[in-house]
Amino acid sequence: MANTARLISALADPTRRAVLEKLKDGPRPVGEIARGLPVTRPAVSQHLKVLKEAGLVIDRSVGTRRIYYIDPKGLGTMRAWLDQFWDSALDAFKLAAEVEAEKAAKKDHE
Amino acid sequence: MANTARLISALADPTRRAVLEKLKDGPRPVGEIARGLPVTRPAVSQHLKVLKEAGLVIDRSVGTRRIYYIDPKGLGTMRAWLDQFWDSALDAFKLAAEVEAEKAAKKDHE
DNA sequence: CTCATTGGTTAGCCTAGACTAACGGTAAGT
DNA sequence: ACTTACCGTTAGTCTAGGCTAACCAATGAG
Repeated sequence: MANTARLISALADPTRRAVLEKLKDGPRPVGEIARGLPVTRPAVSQHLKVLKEAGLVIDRSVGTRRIYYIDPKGLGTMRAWLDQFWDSALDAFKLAAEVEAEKAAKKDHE
Repeated sequence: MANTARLISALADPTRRAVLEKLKDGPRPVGEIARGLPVTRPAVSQHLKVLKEAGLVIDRSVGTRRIYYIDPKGLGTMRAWLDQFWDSALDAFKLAAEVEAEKAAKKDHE
């Protein structure tokens, strides 16, 4: 998956996570998102562009305002990547633990 | 959860993900991890330090070598954070879709 | 004891990207 | 037409952090 990198780096920025945190409770216009955040509105606008390209948000124009939603698609692929990673890593961990146990057993009776 | 930020920023770097990808198949010493990567060994060592502080790897000294394992704990908390986020975001998305459907229905019979 | 191997650490350089200021563009109200 | 509100974009600055080179510490072999 190529855009996994884009997804993770999009989630890496604290301001961007704060934006998503606000959107978690429902759709919001840009101005309302920027209110309460320690950055200016253009900064929020740039972050929303990154989040959109990563597939984490969707936008919709209503009059002069632009409403942003969370896109479940992005979170889904992120979850899939993490799950795939988690499974094989856990297998490797168990295997390593078993190998260690065998080594310890061999050491015992010598 | 405070170290979620540290976890995500640790996963954000491509080199660090490549290191984890190598460790996914089993424990490796530092030199073997660095072999095949486009960076020098000290760079890998620095990345391993970050991954260790984030709770993503564990290390164990064997003679003059240092073996690195993947720590399932870090991946677990990462998964928990993502799940929590995913659930409430999906709820918000469904709610927004319903509101939109009601608006459309109202528009229909006027 | 000497030397080779394996790794962690530091200083310094350099690029990616987060931020603000200023501007332009569009929709609604008067 | 004029004004106000809301938003995206660009130029430019500045900091965080990734990289290498050089150095030091520890272990094992001879």
